This record gives sequence, C-alpha cells and structure tokens, in this order.
Amino acid sequence: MLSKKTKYAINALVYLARHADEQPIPVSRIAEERKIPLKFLESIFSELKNARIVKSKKGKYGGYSLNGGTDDIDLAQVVRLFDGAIALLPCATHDYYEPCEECLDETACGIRKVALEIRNATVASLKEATLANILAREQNLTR
Amino acid sequence: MLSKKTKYAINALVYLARHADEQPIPVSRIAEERKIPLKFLESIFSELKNARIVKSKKGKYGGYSLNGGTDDIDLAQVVRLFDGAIALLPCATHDYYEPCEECLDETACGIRKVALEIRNATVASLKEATLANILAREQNLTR
DNA sequence: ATAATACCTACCAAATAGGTAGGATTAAAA
DNA sequence: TTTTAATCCTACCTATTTGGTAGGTATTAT
Repeated sequence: MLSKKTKYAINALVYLARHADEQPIPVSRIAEERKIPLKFLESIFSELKNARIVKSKKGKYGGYSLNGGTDDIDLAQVVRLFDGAIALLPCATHDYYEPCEECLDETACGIRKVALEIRNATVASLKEATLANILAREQNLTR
Repeated sequence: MLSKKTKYAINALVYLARHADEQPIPVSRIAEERKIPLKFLESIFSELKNARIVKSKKGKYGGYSLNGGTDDIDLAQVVRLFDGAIALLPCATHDYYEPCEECLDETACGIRKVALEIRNATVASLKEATLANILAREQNLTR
C-alpha cells in the first residue's frame, strides 16, 4: 500500500498537471481543493522541490509549478521518492539492493525470481503512468 | 516491501515444501536452519495454522506439515494473510476495498486505473507462485 | 516419568506514519 | 514603504505498526 504522503503527492501533481496553464499555484489552494492538511502538503512540496519534480516561486502570487512537461513526470519517480523501493524484496531492487541473510545462491532463489518478475512489471506500469498518461486515462472513459 | 513476518513465513513454507517427505517438522528446526527467531516463528506458525495453510501435530515428535499439496499454497495467500491487501490503493482492492475521500468519479480516476492494472498483474504472479512452482524455479537454473 | 513439542497470554522497545506549531524570509502590490 | 501572501525552515508530537521477548500450560511419544 502506498503511504498517505505518496497519495497526497500524486494527487497534488495531477492537480498541477490539470491546471498547467495557470501556474504557479499556491499550496493552500491544492490543500483546500483536495482536502489535504496544509502543513503536511507543504512538507511534501518541499521534498518534491528537492527532487526537482516541481519548481517554486516565492512571495505573493507565488506557488509551485511542474518542473518539466507532463510527459517527464511519472509515478515511479514519485513512489520511489516517498515510499522508497518498489520491489517486494530488497534482493529484487536495483537502488536499494541488499542480499538476504540466509540465501546461499541468490541467482537460484525461486522467491527472488517471483519478486523480480513482479518488480519489473510494476516498474514498467509506473513508468508508463506519466501525468500526461493519467490525464489521458481520465478523458478516455471507454476502458 | 514485504514485512519480515511475511518473508519468514514464505521461507518456512518453502522449507516445509522441500522436506515434504519427512513431515511433521518442529518449529525449532526451521528456526535454526533458516536463522529465524524461534518465538517469532512460533507465532507465525500459529497464524498459518489458523488460516489452515499448515496443520500441526502436538507432543514429542510433533511439528507442522503443509495442509494440502505444494500446488495448493501460493504466495498471494501468504502475503494477504500477513501483510493484508496487495494493491497500492484501497480503491483498487477487492477484499479490503475503501473509496477515496475526494474521488468524484471512481470509474474515471486515472490513478486508480494504474493501480488496478498493477494489482491484477501482481496478484496473477503471486497466485502462479505456488510452493511447487517456487521449488521448480530453483531446480531450473536456466532462467 | 521425562522429554520434546505445540499452544497461549502478556509484554515491550524501536521505528514509522501522519501529522502540528511557530515562525523567518521573500516578493508583489497598495 | 507597508501590507499581504506566499515559500521555506526547524522543531516537536502522538498513535500505530513492526519485530520481537518472556514465561508458562497442555499434549504426546518414548
């Protein structure tokens, strides 16, 4: 399960993508419209900015905007940023790799093979899910 | 990421599957061989028994054995038992379903569609991963 | 009887999740 | 130049979950 933080982040980014014309948008507006606790969302945007997924404009009439096009931001980036590794097992991740303690031969481990299979499929789906792709899915009700 | 509890459970079940001929097997033996804390593993087996995934024999020379064939037990059952829902979002699960608070039209939600896609693929992989299948993957090094 | 096992109840410490509080800094507008 | 509205920063907080431990009771083969 995704954490609330990740869910909030995704919702906020989709909101930014949907209002790409009127940016920058203040956090307060997103917090209100999407019913997300303001201070919590502020800290989320702080992390999104550090990760260069959004950029900010300070002061009055400031706010956040997407850093890059809606095609450049996908859910794999966001999930990794807030929830860490995507795989079910540390031995099946690329970025957060750790071997299992009692694994004699990792390349022969059946459990790991399942985990790798699932990880590959999940990452592929999450990478395909760019903000543009999510918006397109919402238009296209025939699914 | 799977919890340690789930990982321990999977490892213990694979151990039982691998030694299907010499059952029942005491928890102490699995704990020792797989380096799992004994008391913790005991509580895991208690849950596995409640879920009728294993069966027990009390007293001296007792222990646990698989309840059913190695084809009947798959990772979806085990993961659901210990970690709960498999999907990334509550609105994309069958058993643990909950709507999103701010979702106006769930059937049109792009994020949910991604989550459903991933869930379906993940559940399919986990169901395919029976204990028999895992053992087969370990034999078959050519993957 | 004894040894070895499952089973049961209670407790516990550390980490994580999900926030809140209070302000300092910046920049546009009046 | 003051006001307003925004980001940014530091610190704190509480509840839940995770990953165990402790200490025993009941059961069964030898």
